[in-house]
Amino acid sequence: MSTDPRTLLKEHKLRLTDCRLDVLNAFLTTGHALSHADIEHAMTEQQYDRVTIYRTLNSFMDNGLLHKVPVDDGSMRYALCSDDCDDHGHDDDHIHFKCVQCGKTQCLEDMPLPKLKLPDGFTVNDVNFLVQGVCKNCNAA
Amino acid sequence: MSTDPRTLLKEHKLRLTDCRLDVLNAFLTTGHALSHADIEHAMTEQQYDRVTIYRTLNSFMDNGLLHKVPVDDGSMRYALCSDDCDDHGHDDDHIHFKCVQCGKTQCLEDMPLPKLKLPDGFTVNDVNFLVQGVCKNCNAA
DNA sequence: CTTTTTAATGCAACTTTGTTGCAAATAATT
DNA sequence: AATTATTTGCAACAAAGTTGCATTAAAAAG
Repeated sequence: MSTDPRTLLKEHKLRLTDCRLDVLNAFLTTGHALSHADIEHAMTEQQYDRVTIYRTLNSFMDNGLLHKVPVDDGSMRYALCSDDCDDHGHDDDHIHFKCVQCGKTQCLEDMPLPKLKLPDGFTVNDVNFLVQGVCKNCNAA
Repeated sequence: MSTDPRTLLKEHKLRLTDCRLDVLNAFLTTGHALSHADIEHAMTEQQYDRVTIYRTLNSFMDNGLLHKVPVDDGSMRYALCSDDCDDHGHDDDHIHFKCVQCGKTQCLEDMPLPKLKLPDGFTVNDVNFLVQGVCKNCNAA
């Protein structure tokens, strides 16, 4: 996967706009998942309307650039997808870890989800494994 | 675990009030996890203030009767705890399944979470495994 | 490189979800 | 029956997210 925002946007059939480039850069530079508020605060180059940022996030999710991470404070985090995601669906089968100390949510990409067997009659579209605790950084401090 | 609301409330050191009894009954009679809005609509006996219901839910969570289930529409579901929960902490290590068709969220109590190994340096407080798809009922229909 | 088309932005307004402070009402205790 | 400790309802607020519409900007076409 490219790490150049312009290329990424083109690959996902999105128009190149200032807002999209800045938001995408925010995700590429910070390693962890971001909330809408995080993104607003990260916009140092230029300020954008709240609504524009929401719409940017939605367009990124529709086109396989981001996925949603529900956390238990009632708000959403958004995280960069890996290669496997496209506009047809997400394949983000990894663990999300939210640190209760620093509040940051990260994707543990290298920890594949354990295989999962549901009762008969259930079909799976999407899985979301959220673990809360203390992250490496905060444990070290 | 008792299934009598009065006993349950007493066991969890909560005062017996109309609202608490009605809310608890709603959980005991419907099998699945409820949102705040679900509960408001389920109050046929008597109406209660939005705030009162929120406070009821919070007191139930503080005292080990309910646990929160974050789902990806940005709102919370609440589900009855099993025996293992008390006012000192929750032990809801089971899968939550949200049906994309009927919208209902249920606890799959009999499906224990797969054992989970995190990278070094991470400590776990709480896990939450949300699976989305189509439930048995909807698949049968 | 200018025009046309198509999509994105900003603004205002609104909805839903959830919280806080305080006075009045109710449950448990004495 | 009176006292004490909690709960409730109300009003107000805050945060998260959506919708409609006019304006602006990006891509496509000429």
